Amino acid sequence: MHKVIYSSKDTVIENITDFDLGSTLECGQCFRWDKNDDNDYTGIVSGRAARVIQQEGRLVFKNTTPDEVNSFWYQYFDLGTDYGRIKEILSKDDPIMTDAVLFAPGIRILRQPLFETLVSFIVSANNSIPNIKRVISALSRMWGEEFRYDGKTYFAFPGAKALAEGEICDLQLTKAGYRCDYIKRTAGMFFENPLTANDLKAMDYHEAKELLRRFPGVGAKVADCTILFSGSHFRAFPVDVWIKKVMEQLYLKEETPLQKISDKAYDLFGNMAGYAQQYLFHYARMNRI
DNA sequence: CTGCAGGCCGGCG
DNA sequence: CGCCGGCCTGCA
Repeated sequence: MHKVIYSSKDTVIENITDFDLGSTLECGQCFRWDKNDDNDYTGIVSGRAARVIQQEGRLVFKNTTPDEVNSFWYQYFDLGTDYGRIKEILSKDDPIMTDAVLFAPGIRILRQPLFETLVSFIVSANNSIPNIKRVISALSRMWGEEFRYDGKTYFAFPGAKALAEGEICDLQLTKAGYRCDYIKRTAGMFFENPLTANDLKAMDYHEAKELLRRFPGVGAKVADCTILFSGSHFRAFPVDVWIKKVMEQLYLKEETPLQKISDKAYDLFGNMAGYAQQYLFHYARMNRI
C-alpha cells in the first residue's frame, strides 16, 4: 500500500513499484511534459500543473497538496493499478513479451482528459513529436486559460468551445497546417455533444472506436490512441509504423495489413493489448526495429 | 533541394 | 469497396 507524506509544501508517495517517471512521460502518449535540468518533469494537464521527481520508489510532487495528489495525480499516473500482475500475465508463455517488458518495466498508461487527448492525437497524424508539442503549446497559449503554479504562468488546454470559436485556421499562429480544420470541426462537434472517458468506458470498445472515428481527422490509429491514453479501454492497440514492423517481425512473420494487425493483437493479448502495445513500442524503438 | 515524421482524406479503378 | 497519392510544417 502506498504511503502519502506531506512536508514543506511537497507531497511524497512512497513504496512505488513498476513505475518509471521518465519512460512513462517520454513514450509518446503525452505532449505537455518537459524535462527540467534536474531529473524532474513539469507537466500541464487540463488546467493544472505539477513538477514531479522520482527518487527510486518515491514520487515527489513539488508544491502540491496531498489533497490534489489523492484526488487527481494518483489516478492520472494510474498508480492504483498493479502493473506487476499485468506484466506477469502478458509474459506467461510468451518469450517475446517476456523480453519486451524488460526494456520498459516502469512504463504506465496515463489516464488523460478525453478532449485534450483527442485533439492531441489529431495533431499527431503525419507529424513529429517536437512539432506536435509546439502546436499543442500554441493552441493552449492562444485559447487556453492562464493560471499560475509554483511561481510561474501556464496555460490550460483549451475547451472545445474556445477551439470551435477561435480563429485557429485563419492565422498561422499554431502551425498545425491542414490539421487546423480537423481541430476546429472536431471541437465544434465535441462542444455540441460532449463526451468523457467514462462515456467511452460504458460502451463496447468497437462502439467507442466507431464513435470517435466520426470526428474529422480521426482514423483507426488516432481513435485507438484516444481510447487507450484516456484510459477508456485497455484492449485498444494503436498500430503505427513501428508497431507494424515489430509485430510483423516478431509475431506474424509476414507482411500484414494494419487492420489485421489489430485483430491479431487482440487474439494474442486480449484485454491487455494496450499494455502490450506500450511494451512493444518501446522495445521497437530501443532496438531500432 | 529532397525526404520524411507514431496517418487521414478523398478520388479513382 | 480497397487502394493510393497528396498533404502543412520543420528539420536533417
